[in-house]
Amino acid sequence: MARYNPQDTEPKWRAAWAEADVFRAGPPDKADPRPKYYVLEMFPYPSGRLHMGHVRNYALGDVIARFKRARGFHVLHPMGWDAFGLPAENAAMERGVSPKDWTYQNIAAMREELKRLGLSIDWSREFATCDPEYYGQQQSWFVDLWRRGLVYRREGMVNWDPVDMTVLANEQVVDGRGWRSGALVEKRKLNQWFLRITDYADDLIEGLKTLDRWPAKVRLMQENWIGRSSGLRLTFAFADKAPAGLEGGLEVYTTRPDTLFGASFLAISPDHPLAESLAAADPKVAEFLAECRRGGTSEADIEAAEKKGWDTGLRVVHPFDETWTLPVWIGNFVLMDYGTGAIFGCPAHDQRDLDFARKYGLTVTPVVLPPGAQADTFTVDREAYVGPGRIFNSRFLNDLEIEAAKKAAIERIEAQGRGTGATVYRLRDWGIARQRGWGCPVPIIHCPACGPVAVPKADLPVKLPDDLDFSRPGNALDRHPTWKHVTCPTCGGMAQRETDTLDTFVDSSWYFARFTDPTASKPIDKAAADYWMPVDQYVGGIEHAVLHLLYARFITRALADEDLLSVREPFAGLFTQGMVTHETYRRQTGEWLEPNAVDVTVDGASRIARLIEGGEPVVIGDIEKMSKSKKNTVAPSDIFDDYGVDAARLFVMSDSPPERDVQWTTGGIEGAWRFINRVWNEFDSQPMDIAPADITSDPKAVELIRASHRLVAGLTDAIEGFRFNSGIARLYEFLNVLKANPAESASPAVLTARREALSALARLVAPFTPHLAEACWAQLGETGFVATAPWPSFDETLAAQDELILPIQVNGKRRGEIRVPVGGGEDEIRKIALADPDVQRHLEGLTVRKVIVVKDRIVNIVVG
RNA sequence: GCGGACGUGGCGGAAUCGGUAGACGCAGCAGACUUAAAAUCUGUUUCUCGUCAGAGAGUGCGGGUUCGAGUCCCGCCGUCCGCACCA
Repeated sequence: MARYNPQDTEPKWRAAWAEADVFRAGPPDKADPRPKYYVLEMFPYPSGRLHMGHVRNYALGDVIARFKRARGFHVLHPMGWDAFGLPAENAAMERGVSPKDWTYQNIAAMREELKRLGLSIDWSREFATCDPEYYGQQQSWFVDLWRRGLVYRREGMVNWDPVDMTVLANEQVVDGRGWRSGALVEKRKLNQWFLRITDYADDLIEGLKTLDRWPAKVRLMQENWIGRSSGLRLTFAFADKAPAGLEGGLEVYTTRPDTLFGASFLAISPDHPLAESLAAADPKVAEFLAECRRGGTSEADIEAAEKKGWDTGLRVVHPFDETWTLPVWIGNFVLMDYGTGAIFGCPAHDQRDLDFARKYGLTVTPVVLPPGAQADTFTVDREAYVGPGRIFNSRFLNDLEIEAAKKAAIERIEAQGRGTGATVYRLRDWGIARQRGWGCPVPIIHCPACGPVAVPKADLPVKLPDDLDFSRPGNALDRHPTWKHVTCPTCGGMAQRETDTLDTFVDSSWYFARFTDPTASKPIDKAAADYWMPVDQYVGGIEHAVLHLLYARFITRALADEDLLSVREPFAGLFTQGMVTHETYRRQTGEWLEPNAVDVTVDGASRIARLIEGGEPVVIGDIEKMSKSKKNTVAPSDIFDDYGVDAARLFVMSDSPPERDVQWTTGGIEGAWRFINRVWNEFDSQPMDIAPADITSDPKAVELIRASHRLVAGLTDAIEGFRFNSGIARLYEFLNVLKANPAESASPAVLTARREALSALARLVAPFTPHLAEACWAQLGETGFVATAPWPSFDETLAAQDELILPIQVNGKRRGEIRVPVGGGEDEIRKIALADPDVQRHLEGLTVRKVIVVKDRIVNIVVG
């Protein structure tokens, strides 16, 4: 018996697949009866080496692609490279290589590693976002969006990452730090390029409702991120002379117009134009504003931040009472970039307003009466009341419930012409320009006479020069001696190219559409996109829940409105897989150690770790995401060398549910390796030429066939439901059944049944361990690839048992079991159950009050 | 603070509809093969009591609904994730 040798077998089958070009997706073809299925995993950044996270991500997608192909779908499963970005510039600065060479070399290396994984990818569609053919098409639609006004430029406060020396979008700031660099982000006032994602805020929220194959968690996160709230925009007139520029009054936004009679002050943001003009006239105001800005933006700072205010001396008139005026304060807690940058304060029903009012001695008037409270005794002290109730102290709003009062107040304000009901979003426009040299150039030329002018499409792509100087930090494109100096396409005068490049998240916001025809002479070939889009199953990490996944949904809409696409939602199904983790190891001194330098042994209840060289005791740390900094990584190529690709694929899939983190362990990969060998042994020991015998002549053969049909049903369900770990457990289970019926001692009937079961098994393991499956398929004497063989069919009547073991409970406790035919009648079952000796013992001296028979499941006898 | 998810053996996990809790794997223990080890194979392993037969307990804690609860409801505790002065 030959031991399974992945080192010989795996490359052989990969070469055979490539030779036969079996994974190429055909062009859109109406005559093809197969339904299309587009499987995509988030494409990798070419960092240079594959890590276990990639293995898990791509193996997962490949299971789906191979499964769907076997189920009769026309599958598109492409691969490309998210190739622009800072690591290339950092490498350039450190090593003096060009970012382009570094990137393409990494791509070449990673392509080989990915190919080694045996993925069923259509490599003919591969591209990198740093290919001019790709980013040139991106510039083309960017110009379209610019013409439509979806791209704009304005001065504004932006997030500045001082380490990466570039602007970041709000989505890219995590806990006040840059998402890549981890540096504390500064606020800077800059002229910036924006994409008007807020135009689509409503559509992006509404669209979430249609994404029933997305995790609820991601939909919720996007909904919260967009943060829609409805309320009232309302202008307060100044009681005396209005400050310059605010003759029309001061506009505020509120979600609680029902509490207008509880208003005791207005507060504006320190960044409000009014605050700034007051500061220009009064140094003391300027000093106050400076004080407000000193506070940090981190979590802890905000938590500790005290409410601070400055009374401007200005007063405004209450919209419902000409004789009632309110003071206008500057409040450090009011944000400029939400709503209008100004609020009215109702201290009784908003905690922030209450803190502020108590500090500065402002009036607190309750206007919402909690259920059960008395109007004459209800007061608010240190805790604002935000619950439900009836409005009181509020003239025409009295006795209304909160929602009705909101409506009434808005109607009154609208009738007065002082404001309108309004919907406001937390989402901000997407700052897309980066001050970096290794990115897609913004295709705009700044002309002193004509202003910003789009580069004519005939002149696209605006290519990056090859001779950029990355030896020092900052924007290499900007300091290039000649690149930016051009003539204006409109007037022919001297002009300068924009030297900012696009956020790499722009690159990844449409690549899935480009895959449908990567050589099209326009950004997207409509016919190809109409055939393949949307992506039926997208697979990637949860970390992109509000970054990439929101941007891609937005760009898809923008391109649909440009008539480049027909779909508005790019990803019909989304699966977010968990991370690959590993135990961490440290020296006593705290220095991190690589797993393969450490030997772990079990000693009774505890595990002891020592350095392999020298035996020095090692501290076993937490289980964490594999990372270079903690050295708890395992190189995929080492695992492929030792156990083969299939074992690695199988293990990352088998040990945990795919949405959860999986812990890499030596024991786990060895278990997967054992399984592969045991599968191979079953095929290897099966005699090739057997005379077909009547399976029904041997009950063991019948049972084996039944088990195989149950396996088909169970595994199909498990894959459809992304329960890959459970599905693989069924495969292990079935292998145990096969092993209990070894070929060596099998009857002709069992041998025949084995032959049939093995044929199914080869096809069932194919999505997980594709190389092994081909070897097994060939061993059976089948022709063609198992990769293109149809999924085994499932015969319900064969899978069904004709007898089953029914548990019997007495008062809910399991007391015995009976063997009965499937579908047995209730009376008959009851009789057998009551006659069972084990049950009888527990009925002694008791009266049977009730017998519950759940067909084919359980019997419960209630006694008293 | 707000929103969400999750708590099951020594470990990863299974139980898809309220119906035998612990599938499958890892680790452990015992045995076979071997001069020995590795590999492989067989058996065994929730806990407590018991020689066995068996009995009792058991899915974070406390209640509830039900003939029956890991699963549903209420209240706690804990862990993780997202957001966070968003008016």
